[in-house]
Amino acid sequence: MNHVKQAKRTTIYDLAELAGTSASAVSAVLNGNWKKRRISSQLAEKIMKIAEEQGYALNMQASLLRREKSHIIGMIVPKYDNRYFGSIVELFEDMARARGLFPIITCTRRDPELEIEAARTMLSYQVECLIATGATDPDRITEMCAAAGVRSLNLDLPGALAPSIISDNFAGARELTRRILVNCERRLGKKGPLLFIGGRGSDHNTAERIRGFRAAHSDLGLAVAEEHILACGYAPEKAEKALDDLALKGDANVGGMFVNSTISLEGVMRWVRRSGHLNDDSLVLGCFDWDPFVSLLGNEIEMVRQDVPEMLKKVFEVIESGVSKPVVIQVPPLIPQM
Amino acid sequence: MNHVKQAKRTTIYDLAELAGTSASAVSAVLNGNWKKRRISSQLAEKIMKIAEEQGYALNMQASLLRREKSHIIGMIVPKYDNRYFGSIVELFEDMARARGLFPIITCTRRDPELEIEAARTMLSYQVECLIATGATDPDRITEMCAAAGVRSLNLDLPGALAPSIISDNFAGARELTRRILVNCERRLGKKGPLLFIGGRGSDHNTAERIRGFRAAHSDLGLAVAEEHILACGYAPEKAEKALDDLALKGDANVGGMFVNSTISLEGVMRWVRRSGHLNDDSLVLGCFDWDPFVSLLGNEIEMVRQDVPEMLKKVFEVIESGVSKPVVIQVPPLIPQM
DNA sequence: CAAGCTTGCTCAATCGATGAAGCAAGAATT
DNA sequence: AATTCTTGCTTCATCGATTGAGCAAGCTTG
Repeated sequence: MNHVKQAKRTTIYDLAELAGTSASAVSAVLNGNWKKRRISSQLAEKIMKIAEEQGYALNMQASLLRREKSHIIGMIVPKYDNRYFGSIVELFEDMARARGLFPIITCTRRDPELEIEAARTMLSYQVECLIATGATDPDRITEMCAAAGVRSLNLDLPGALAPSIISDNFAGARELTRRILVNCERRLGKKGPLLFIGGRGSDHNTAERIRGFRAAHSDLGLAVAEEHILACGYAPEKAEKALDDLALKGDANVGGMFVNSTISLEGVMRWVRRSGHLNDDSLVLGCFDWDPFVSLLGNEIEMVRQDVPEMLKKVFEVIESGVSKPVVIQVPPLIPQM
Repeated sequence: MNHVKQAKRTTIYDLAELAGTSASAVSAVLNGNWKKRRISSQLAEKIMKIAEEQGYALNMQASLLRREKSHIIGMIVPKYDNRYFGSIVELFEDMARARGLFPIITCTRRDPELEIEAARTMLSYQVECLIATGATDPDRITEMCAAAGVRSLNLDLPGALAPSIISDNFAGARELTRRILVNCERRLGKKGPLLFIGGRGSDHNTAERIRGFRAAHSDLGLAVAEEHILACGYAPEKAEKALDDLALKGDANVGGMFVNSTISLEGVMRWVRRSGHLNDDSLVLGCFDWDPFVSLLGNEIEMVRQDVPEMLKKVFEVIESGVSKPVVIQVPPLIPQM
């Protein structure tokens, strides 16, 4: 490798000069189709050796400008602060690379403005496909992509204009609620009442989970009080405050809680600690999402773990099949044996 | 926005034709320096209107090919499975964007091969600067970057060839160890013995933390048994197995543990549960790294939280100052009041 | 030995955006 | 009226890699 400080980066023209050949021969050798272009293996080896020596790195911008396909696949993701999105990103990168694609990922912090901005930037980078994960306004992104002739896909939260791969939130929430109720019965001798806490009432997943929460109640002939549905947002502080407010109203007669994300669970646990519920098992918890430490918290918190590998498998299946109709594919979440 | 399915994406030439002007006028208007190029505001407005209507998105590859600077900043990161790296990535993206840079991040799963591969790809994308976070072989990456005339920087783990921003692992570990020993005294009536578990003996951070661990012991006139230093790797299973092996050797007389990451703590906690140490407070724990749920675990686990905002602030200071000498900047971690 | 084929290359146009240089028309100055 | 200045554009080369077309030299074949 050449350790001389160089102002300009090495190009195929530099290599061509060094090898006493043409840039097109160098290009053919370095991008691998030199056999097709009938370059002798002697010249090929010579060029590859020189490229190695010079520490040559392809100028992707020039290459992509000329080529028809970019092989770039984009993903926008709301946050990196939980295992769910963390594993989505990690596995997505892996699967993309395994398919010869270059993944670019950007985090939009649940900010609709930033989502649009990020999508536009991804389009500028000529992504072949954009996956909008947990987007607040997925259809807007789909429209932007469609205008640029780029396919898009929704993950985690569905949209009306592009294929969506989401968890089966209804079934997952119904089963989780059933388990919380069973645990209530077992540990407290009564079925609830339960609180639903966390998430945005306006997002599809939260709405479906609330529907599952209600269905599990009605399966057992139980009623759900409206004031026990607290779609207060995802942030820990919001969950904590919602519980404080509820306690102020004197409505502290709660047997268990359905917590709608690990992030909200942080706030719930903080509130639980403050209000002294710690180890007395007087509060039965369930969480829609998984975190390794939560299972160690000691309150026997039930968790529903979204099936990220399966979801991403579907994502790539949809991409590879070329489907762009707005179907919704629901993936059953993983629920551990009771 | 134009919703007609288009085979080709709109270019400045298309816009120029529609506006009855030249491509360079369109370019000047859209990249904002039309005043400098003396384009009339009438034409500018007309062009911007048409661009909007057509849903035009810049071809970044073409733009970058022509421009001298890419404004792309790259980061490689080992994992997304913990809060430390998650917050690094999230904040890095934010700070990069605030500086008009486009961040591209890729996860290399602590795989040295993948690190090199990722670095090469980033160079192909013409990054102006590459930040190697927690890299197993940072110097190799620095060499590659230097050969391409690209600056690089190490974060979390130091290298010998580029500026490094890392936590003050020695001081953090010394204080954490001191606290674990104090808690041992208070809760068990004896100072240890402590176990050090997790991390790689070969990495700088682990070595420094072991040094801090030893220093805190010697501060109190205590000895550390060699067999109580278990740098068994980061994965939870490895920590779990290391503890099993130790127990098999009959060496279960341990008062507390210094756990060298939240990831290792997962394994430790699993082992603790299995071996029945759960709520009896007979094991005093401390963890070098922070996780919100760990503070809720109930075993009064001490944590050292690395100061990510300060570290990234230093990262950008170094970048902006143009320093490329291999200095090591140590950032004190945050340790909550006792 | 002429005509055709194969091998191993080179030439030159191209991708889309950029910006230095240039040019025409009108305004201002002498 | 002649000259210079200003305004508001356009033209064209360029960035580096790619690829269809082309070409020369050697090899076959009838």
